Amino acid sequence: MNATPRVIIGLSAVVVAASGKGPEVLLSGSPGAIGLPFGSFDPIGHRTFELAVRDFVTSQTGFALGYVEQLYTFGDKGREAPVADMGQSSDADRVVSVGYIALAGSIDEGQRRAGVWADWYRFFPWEDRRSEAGLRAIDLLLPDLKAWATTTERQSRVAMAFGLHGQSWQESQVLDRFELLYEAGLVQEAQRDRAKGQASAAPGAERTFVGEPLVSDHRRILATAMGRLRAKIRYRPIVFDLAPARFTLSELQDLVEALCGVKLHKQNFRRTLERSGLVESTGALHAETGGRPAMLFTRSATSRQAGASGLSLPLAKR
Amino acid sequence: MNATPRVIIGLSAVVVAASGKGPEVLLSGSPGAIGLPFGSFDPIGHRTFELAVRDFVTSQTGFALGYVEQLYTFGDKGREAPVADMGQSSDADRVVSVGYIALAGSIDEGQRRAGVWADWYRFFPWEDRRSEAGLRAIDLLLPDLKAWATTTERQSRVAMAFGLHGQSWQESQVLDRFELLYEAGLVQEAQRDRAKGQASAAPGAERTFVGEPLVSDHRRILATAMGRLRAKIRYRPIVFDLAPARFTLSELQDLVEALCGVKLHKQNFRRTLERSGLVESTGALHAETGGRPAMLFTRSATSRQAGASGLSLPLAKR
DNA sequence: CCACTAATACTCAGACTGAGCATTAGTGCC
DNA sequence: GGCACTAATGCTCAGTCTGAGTATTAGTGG
Repeated sequence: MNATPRVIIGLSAVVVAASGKGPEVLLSGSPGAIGLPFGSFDPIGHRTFELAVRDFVTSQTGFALGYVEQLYTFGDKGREAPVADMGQSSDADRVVSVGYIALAGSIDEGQRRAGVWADWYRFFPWEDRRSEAGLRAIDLLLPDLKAWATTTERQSRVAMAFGLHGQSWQESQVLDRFELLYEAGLVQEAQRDRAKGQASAAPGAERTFVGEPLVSDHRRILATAMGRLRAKIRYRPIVFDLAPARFTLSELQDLVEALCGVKLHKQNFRRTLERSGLVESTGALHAETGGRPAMLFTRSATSRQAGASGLSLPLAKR
Repeated sequence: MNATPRVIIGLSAVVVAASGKGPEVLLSGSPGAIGLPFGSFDPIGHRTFELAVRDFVTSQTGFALGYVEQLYTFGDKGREAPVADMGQSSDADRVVSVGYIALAGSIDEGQRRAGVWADWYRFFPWEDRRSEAGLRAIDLLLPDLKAWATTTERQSRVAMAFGLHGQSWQESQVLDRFELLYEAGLVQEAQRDRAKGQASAAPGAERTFVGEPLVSDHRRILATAMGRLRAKIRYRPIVFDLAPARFTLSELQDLVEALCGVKLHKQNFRRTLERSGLVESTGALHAETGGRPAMLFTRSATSRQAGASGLSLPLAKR
C-alpha cells in the first residue's frame, strides 16, 4: 500500500496586475526555466486551497492578493512539471496542479520592480490584436496551422478558434487557440513533451516558435487565466480589481483593450459604461493628455455588490 | 517524510440526464447516505482525470458518458467526505475532490431503472420557479434568511442571490444561494459539519430543513454543476447533449425550462431558436398532443461546431 | 488669440426583445 | 361531414440596444 505513488498537489497562481502599459503576470524561476509562482499544498497546514495560495504568494513575493479564483485542475500525465521542480517529490509521484488566478490590482513602479513581471503577450503574441505585431504573429502561424488541418474537423476548429472564414474572433478563446497550437506542434512545449515521451530526445528540425515557452504546463494555465479573465470582464465588474481607485474613462478603456487584446469603439464604450451604473464621476478632472481634461471616475457602490454585471465590449471596426 | 498524510484525490461526477419529466442526476450510496457517484483517482492507471471519470462511471453504472467537463476542485477541510466512505484511506489522509459534470443524454425507461436517478430539485426545491411548490420553498426560507442577514453586506448578498428588492432572479446563481443557506445554517449539511467540528454532537433544536441533504459536500458539487449547466446553456449549444435526437420545439422548451427552473415565453423562444440556426426541421410531424401537430427538429450541423453559440432565454412574465 | 488634442455630446438607422393577437392543422365527438 | 378543442405556428408593434458617424467643447502651449 505504501508502494502506491503519492499524489502531490501543486498550486500555481497567475497573478495579474495592470501597470501603465497593460496586463502583466508575476513570474518565478531562473532564465531558461521561467514559470508561474507555485507551491505545494500542505495537507495539514492549510484549511482551504485559496488560503494556501494567498499564503505562498505572499511569502514568496511579498504581495497581498485581492481577488482570487480557482481556474482549473490540471492532471495530465506528460504535461506536468519536470519532477526536479517540485522539491521533495520523488520520481514515482504524480503531480496534480490546481491553477488559480489572482488580481493584484494596479501596481506602482516600486512594486513592479519588487517582482519579476512580464507582459503576458510575450507568451501569446497572437492574442494581441491591437497592434500590427500581433496580427503578424497570426500570419506567421496560419500556414503551419493550415498544413496541420488535414481533416474537416481540424479545419473547422482552426476556423472557429482564429476567426477565419467569416467567423468572428472571440477574445476569450485563448485556451482553445493554445491547445490547437500545442496539438499542431507549433509551440515549444509540444516538442518538449514529445521528446520526453520518446525518451530519445531527437533534436528534430530546429524551428523558431512564436511566443516564449514556460516551464511545465504553465503556459496552458496562463492561457486558461487569460481566457477566464477576458470572459469574466463581460459579466462581472472585475476590471475594477485591476484599475486604480480613480481613473478616466479612456484609461479604463485602455485597460480593457489591453486585457482583451482588441480595440473598442470609444463613444459606445463610454455610453454603455455610463448607463451600466458601474462607475460614478468624482468631481475631479485629469488634465495631462494635452487635450480636453477628462473626468475622473470611481467604481460605484453597486459595482461592488455580489452579482453586479460586467462591461459590454463594443468592438471598433478593424 | 512518510508521516505526512497522503492526499487522496477523489473524483465526483454529476451525471445529468433528461427523462420525460426533467433533469435527473445519478446517485449512489445507501438510504440515509446518498451521494454522487465517486471514485478515487489512480495515479498510475489514469493518464487524465477525464478518462478516469469516464472509466469509473461506466464501470459503476454501465453508462457511457457523452459530454464531460471539469467543474471545480473542492478541498475545504471540514466539508469533505466522512473518511469511512473513501475505501482504503486512513484517518490522517486529506481528501480533495475534483468535481465533474457529465451529460448522459436523454435516457429511456430501461436505462432509467438501471441506475438510481433523482430529480435534482429534490435537493434544491427553491431552484424550481416553474411551480408553486418551488416558490413556496423560498417563502419558507426567507424569514430565516432575513433573520440571519444582520449586516448590510449579508442583506445585499441575500437580495442579489434570491432576487429581492427589484433584483432579478439569476437562474445560474445556484451555488451562491446554496452557500448562503449553508452559512445561515439552513441546510442540514451546515449543522452536520458544525457538529463534526465541535466533536460533541449537540442535538440542537430539531428543525426541518428544506431540501434533502447529500453525503459530504456533494450537494455543493451538485449546486456547482447546476449553475454551470444553466449558465452554459446561454452560450454553448449544450442542451442538445441532453435532448433526444429529434424533438419538437415545445419539448426543447420544456427541457430548457426544467433545467433552468423558469418559464419561458413560447413565441419568443421559438423565434430566437429558429434565427439562431442551431436547429433544422426534419420533414416529420409529431401529432400526439391533441393540438396542431408539431414539426420535429434536429440540431443542425453548425450547432456541433466548436464555438457555436447557445440559446437565448426569453423569460415569460410572472 | 490661435492651433492642436482629447474628451464629451448628439444623431440615426438597423437589429433585437418583450408582449400580445391571429391563424392553422390536427384530434375526437356528434 | 361539421364542430369544438388544443397546441403549434405566424405576425405585428413599440421600446431598447448597438454600430457608426458627425459635431462640439475645454484644456494646453505657443
